[in-house]
Amino acid sequence: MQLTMESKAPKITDVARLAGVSTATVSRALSKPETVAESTRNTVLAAAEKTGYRVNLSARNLRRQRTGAIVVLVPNIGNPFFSEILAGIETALSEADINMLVVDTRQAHMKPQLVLEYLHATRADGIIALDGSLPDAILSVASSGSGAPPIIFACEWTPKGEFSSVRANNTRGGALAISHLAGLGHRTIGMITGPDDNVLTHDRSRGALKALAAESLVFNPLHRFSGDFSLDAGARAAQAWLQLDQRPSAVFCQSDQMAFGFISELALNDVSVPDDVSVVGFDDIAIAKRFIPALTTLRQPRKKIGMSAARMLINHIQTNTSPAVETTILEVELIVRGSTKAFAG
Amino acid sequence: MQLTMESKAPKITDVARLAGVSTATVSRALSKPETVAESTRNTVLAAAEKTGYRVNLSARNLRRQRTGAIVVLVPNIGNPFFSEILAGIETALSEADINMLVVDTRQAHMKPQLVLEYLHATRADGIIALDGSLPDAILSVASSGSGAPPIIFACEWTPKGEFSSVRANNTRGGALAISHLAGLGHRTIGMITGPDDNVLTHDRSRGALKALAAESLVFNPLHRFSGDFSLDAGARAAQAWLQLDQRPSAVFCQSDQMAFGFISELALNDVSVPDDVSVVGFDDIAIAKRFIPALTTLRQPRKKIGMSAARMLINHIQTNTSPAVETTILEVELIVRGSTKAFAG
DNA sequence: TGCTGCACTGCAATCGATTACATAAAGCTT
DNA sequence: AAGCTTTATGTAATCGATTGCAGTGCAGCA
Repeated sequence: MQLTMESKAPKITDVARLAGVSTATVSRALSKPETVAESTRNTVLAAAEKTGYRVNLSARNLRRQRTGAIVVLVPNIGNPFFSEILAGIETALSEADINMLVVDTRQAHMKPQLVLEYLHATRADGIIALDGSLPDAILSVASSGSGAPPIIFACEWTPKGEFSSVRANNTRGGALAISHLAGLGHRTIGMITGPDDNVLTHDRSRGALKALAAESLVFNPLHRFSGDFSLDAGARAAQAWLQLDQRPSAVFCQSDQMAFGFISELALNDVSVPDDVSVVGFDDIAIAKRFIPALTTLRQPRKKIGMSAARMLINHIQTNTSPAVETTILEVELIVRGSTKAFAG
Repeated sequence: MQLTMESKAPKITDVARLAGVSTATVSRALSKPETVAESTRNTVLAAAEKTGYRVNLSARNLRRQRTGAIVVLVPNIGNPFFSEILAGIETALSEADINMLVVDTRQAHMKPQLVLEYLHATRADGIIALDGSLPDAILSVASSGSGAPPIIFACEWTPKGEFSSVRANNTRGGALAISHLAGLGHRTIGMITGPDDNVLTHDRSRGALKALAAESLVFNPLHRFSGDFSLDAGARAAQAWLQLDQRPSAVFCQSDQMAFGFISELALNDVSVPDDVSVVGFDDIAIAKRFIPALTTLRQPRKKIGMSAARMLINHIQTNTSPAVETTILEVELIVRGSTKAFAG
């Protein structure tokens, strides 16, 4: 005569009892169905259904020595640029029944300790880093191999140490931006870059400079504005641009956000894009096609980058292969919109 | 004479052996330091340090009957609107040493099964839902109380069932938008809403209508465009607006994204904001102040919403209180920028 | 001195599922 | 029909940390 007020979550023994088999059989029926006779399997499945059984993940993970989760290190969750990459990662992970832990590394540079926690295998089965500038302390642990889970870089990467990565063809993107502008007749082209020590900055700039050379154009160092991919950086660059005696007739912004900041600040000073200056962005975030003017930019396959990185990681985890370093480079696409037009000088 | 190629991760017994104490003491020294004599504690800490010990979370969670993680149900991770809320949640969680699992509920409406998985206590210690329109199947499980972890709604909420929530004062926001426009002399004000069955739509509209009444203005149902908070919905509303014989001189868009879509589509048709029509948004996402024109909008304290929801949930979890329903409403702020100006009719 | 209480530590059960190994039954081979 | 596989299931050890309970030793007190 027992009132079951708060019936506890059913466990495997409950299912086993109801089905009249051992817990081993239940476990097998659920995770390796083909190893169990069909009739038994059906009995077990029915019992599991009836009790509402759900496997206890802590127990499973403890036994299997896995965590069932990977962590994604994001430089700044608040930045919409990353959200679609996260979406891609999540898509791939959910297929493999792996959870995604999201960690913001912004303060990580203050206290690497905090992030180091995640590098231990007890926290996560693997790591996807969207932040190429992790503290050295972290990288050295990650590459030491002793018990640290596999790590894969997406979008950004790090030149220090050998890690797998998935990224866009940034160099080609830089080149495409420049040849588009040059093709429109622009001879004086400026550039707003990311942080000077950033790998994306480096590759995009390299591609841009190569394309300038190919067009026999010279790049004036005064026309290089160094930013940090943010809206405000673009606005600051606009201020600098306004001060110039000789203004470039076109500017390649290494992120859409900087392009928006740039265009917006120019607009406040009655300089019009594209009439007075043409602007190319990079990323093709959602708002780009609705900005005024709509932004010519380089589309990065962000969702695909996320998915590829996740699949690569899942593969590492499941096969438990030693992390053979592989680099996947996905193509970018030039999207021409209203922010660029032929030079009318 | 053993070569330790791949020394396994140290466990509590290793620390105990090195420190010359029992595992119980190690455990206590690490998690309840005050219950252990100082000298012992130092020995243990030194041993832990030396071995590089990290607690195995699966084991701890199994024993403690917790998961150490909460899940956040996001309608669409790809939507930048949510990223700052996530950032707020993450901030609060990391203080409490709890992990954040992010799950996209987009397909959830197709297969509620998938999300139901997360409602079992073995997956997460609690849930924050940013999606007010979860399938009924999910809600009923959540409110059943039997073993389901506590759930808290943030931003959105659901009228079905009693759940705690943290949200902005949407009604007041709607009212502020209208009185701002009315104060500028606009007498014919249109509105682009979210989905018809959405709670945000409902509250913002209610506030707006109340304010219209207070200003003795009548609302023409033809001036109501129903959208879904997206850029494209705004653009579609613009098309509809263009078809009108009697165009409102001002439009209240219930999200910034829709405002951008609206303004952008109007611009393509040579209608200028704010010269031809004033526009107010809602949310104040980052790009709002850099749009052209800069957008007048209602700022939601997104980060604060995230933090509050997380703290509320942490409190539920740690005190293990029965989920007493509490609703926190945070104030919105009208940010006046360039997209609205006095009616010059 | 003998007793009580307190501070500290250890023993061992426990959380729930997985899986190596053992066993049993059935099928196959010659 | 004996022996050998193959298939299906059960037994029990195991993953690593936590914690209720019990024990030890020492201080305080009458």
